[in-house]
Amino acid sequence: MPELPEVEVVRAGVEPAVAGAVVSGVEIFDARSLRRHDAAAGDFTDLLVGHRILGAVRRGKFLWLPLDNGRALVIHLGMSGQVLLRDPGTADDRHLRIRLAVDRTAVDRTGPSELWLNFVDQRVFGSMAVDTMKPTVDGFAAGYSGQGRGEWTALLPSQVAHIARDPIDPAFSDETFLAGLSRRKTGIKRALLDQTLISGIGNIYADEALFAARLHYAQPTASLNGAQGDSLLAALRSILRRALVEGGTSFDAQYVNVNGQAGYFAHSLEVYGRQGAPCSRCGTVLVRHSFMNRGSHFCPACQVVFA
DNA sequence: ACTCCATCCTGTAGGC
DNA sequence: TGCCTACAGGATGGAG
Repeated sequence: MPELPEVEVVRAGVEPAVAGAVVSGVEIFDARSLRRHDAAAGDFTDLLVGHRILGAVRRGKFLWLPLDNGRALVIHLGMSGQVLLRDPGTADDRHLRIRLAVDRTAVDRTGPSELWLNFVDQRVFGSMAVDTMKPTVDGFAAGYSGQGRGEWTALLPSQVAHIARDPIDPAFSDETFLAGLSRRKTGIKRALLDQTLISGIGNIYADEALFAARLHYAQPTASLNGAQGDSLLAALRSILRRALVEGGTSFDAQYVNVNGQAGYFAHSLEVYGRQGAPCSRCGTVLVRHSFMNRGSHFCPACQVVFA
C-alpha cells in the first residue's frame, strides 16, 4: 500500500535516472493501466515519444514527470504499483503493464544510453497518464521535486489539482488543515484518508499516527481542540519522516524501490497488523475493527472516543 | 454542499 | 487435495 514515504522513495529513485532523458519508446501491455489517461487529449504514446523529461515531482501519493511539451506523465501506484528501472533486454517482470524506454545520452555519456522504466502493477489500481498542467493556486512549488529547478516546479497536472498538499510539504498550511477539520462532520480517520483535505496518508500511517496521538479512529473531527490537532499533525510528520528514512513499509514483494528492494518500516509499526499483540504503551491487547472497507488497528485502552 | 459507499483488481490465506 | 470465499485498500463517481 504505497503511501507518502513509499511514493517518495520511488520518486527519489526515478529522478536521477530520468531527469534530462528523452522518452524513446512506449510499450503498453495492459491498457487498463491507462485508466486515468484522457484519450481525447491525445494518444498516450504520441504525447511521450521524443519528449524530454524535466524532473520528478510528488504531492501526496501522486508522482509526475514533467515533460518539455508542457505536459506531465502522471504516475499513481494505487495498491500494488511499482516503477522498476531495468537494463534493456531484461526479461519482463511479472504483471508488467507499461514500459517506457528512455534515452539518457544527453544526461550521462559514460553509462548505458538506454534505460527501461517498467510500470508493474499486480492489482491494476495504479495508473499512468499524460496530463495537461496548471499553476498552483498559492504560487508555491506544486510538490516535492528534489533537485529540480525551473518554472515547471510551480505547475501541477490537472488531475492532481484537487489533491491537498501533504504534511511534509513546506507550503502545507496547518491553519487551513485544522480549520477544515473542525468544519467537518465525520470521524478523524475518514478525514485523514480524504486526500482533498490532507494528502499522502493511507490506512497504515493513519492507524500509526492515531495511535501516537492517542485518538480513536471514529473521534469526531469537530471535537478536536487546537492542541489535539497540533499533536496529531506532529505525529503524522514524525511517522512519515521516520518511515521515509527506513525506505518505507514493505510486507511482501508488492512495495519495493526502483531497484526492487524492500523498506524496513514494517518492523516499526505499533498497531497496523498487530491485532492480538500487546500495546507497547499499556500492554492491552490490540484490536482490529472493520471500518471503511478496510481494517482499523488500535489500542482499546489508549485510544478511546471522548466527548 | 457535504458525506459516504460501491467499484475497480488479483494473489494469498483460510475454511470446509 | 482442491475448491471456494474473504480479504487487502486508493481514488472516484454517484447516491443520499
